Amino acid sequence: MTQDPLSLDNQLCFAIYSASHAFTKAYRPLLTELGLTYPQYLVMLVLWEKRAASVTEIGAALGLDTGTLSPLLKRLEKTGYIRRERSREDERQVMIALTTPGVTLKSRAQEVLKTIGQAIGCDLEQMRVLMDGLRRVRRNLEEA
Amino acid sequence: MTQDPLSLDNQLCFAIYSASHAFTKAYRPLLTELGLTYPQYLVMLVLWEKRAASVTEIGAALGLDTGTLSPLLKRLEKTGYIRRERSREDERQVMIALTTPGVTLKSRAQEVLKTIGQAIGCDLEQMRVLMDGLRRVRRNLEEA
DNA sequence: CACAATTATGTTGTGCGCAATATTATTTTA
DNA sequence: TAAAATAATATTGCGCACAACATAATTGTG
Repeated sequence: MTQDPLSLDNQLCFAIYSASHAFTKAYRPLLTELGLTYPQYLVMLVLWEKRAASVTEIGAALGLDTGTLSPLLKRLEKTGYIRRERSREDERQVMIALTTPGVTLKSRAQEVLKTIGQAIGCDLEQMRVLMDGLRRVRRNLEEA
Repeated sequence: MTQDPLSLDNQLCFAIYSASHAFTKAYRPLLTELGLTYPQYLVMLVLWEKRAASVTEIGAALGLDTGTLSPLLKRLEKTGYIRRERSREDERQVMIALTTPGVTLKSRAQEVLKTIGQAIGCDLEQMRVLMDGLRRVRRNLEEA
């Protein structure tokens, strides 16, 4: 490759940046079918695990703030997959819960995942190595 | 971990998505110092290698389309790091060239890279494995 | 050479993503 | 308990990111 440390080819950040874009592009047509964008799909992943969560909990799980989540959740509500209602115990919190269509959607998402899994074309061991490395990089960057 | 294949923890896409965000967050304060955003920094990386390039060439290098680049390049021009001028030979093309401040900026970017390199905290072999894996995933997703 | 196809860039509209700020509810503390 | 501090969510503004469409220049073809 190139010897210049600033060369695009030598940047881990760009390898990650472009792989991330490649993922959202691969997901887009499949998720459009379900009426979801990629970040909305991530929110649904959280809710399929937890069934219900506050805005802050979703934000903590995904690393997103309210400036991103607040309008996104309103769009998800309009689509009909979630309900937003203020908690009775703590009126500051807005609890996000799946609707019946939101719960039902999970099985179709499993099909999407299967399609993407084939497209990635990695064996499980390679994926494990990749994910471990990415998590370490992320943790180090967040601590620094 | 969890057994559910749809669990957030099991998603390679999310590991990449969140690592990508971690990178831009780590870069942000350093790049703000230089008057750049992270995508603008990527454009500068291309130009520091090529000295000058058409909008299409930059887009091909970074995987970005004109809807993203056109306004971004105008902002970079306003900052003073690049010049935009229509090519004489082919009036359709807009050639992007570094200004003197744009060229000079490279040495400060090398300092930023050094800081980030320390924050990542990976040895060269780990980085190589990661980048190879990411490029393979990207290529497979783009081909599918 | 005329005219259709292609190429390069720009514009518009929608949806993130985040900093900064605002608002309201709860908790702490004087 | 009143006031200060904190916590949860919302809003605004700016900058990507991309699909869809528009415009102008060049190339290819009859």
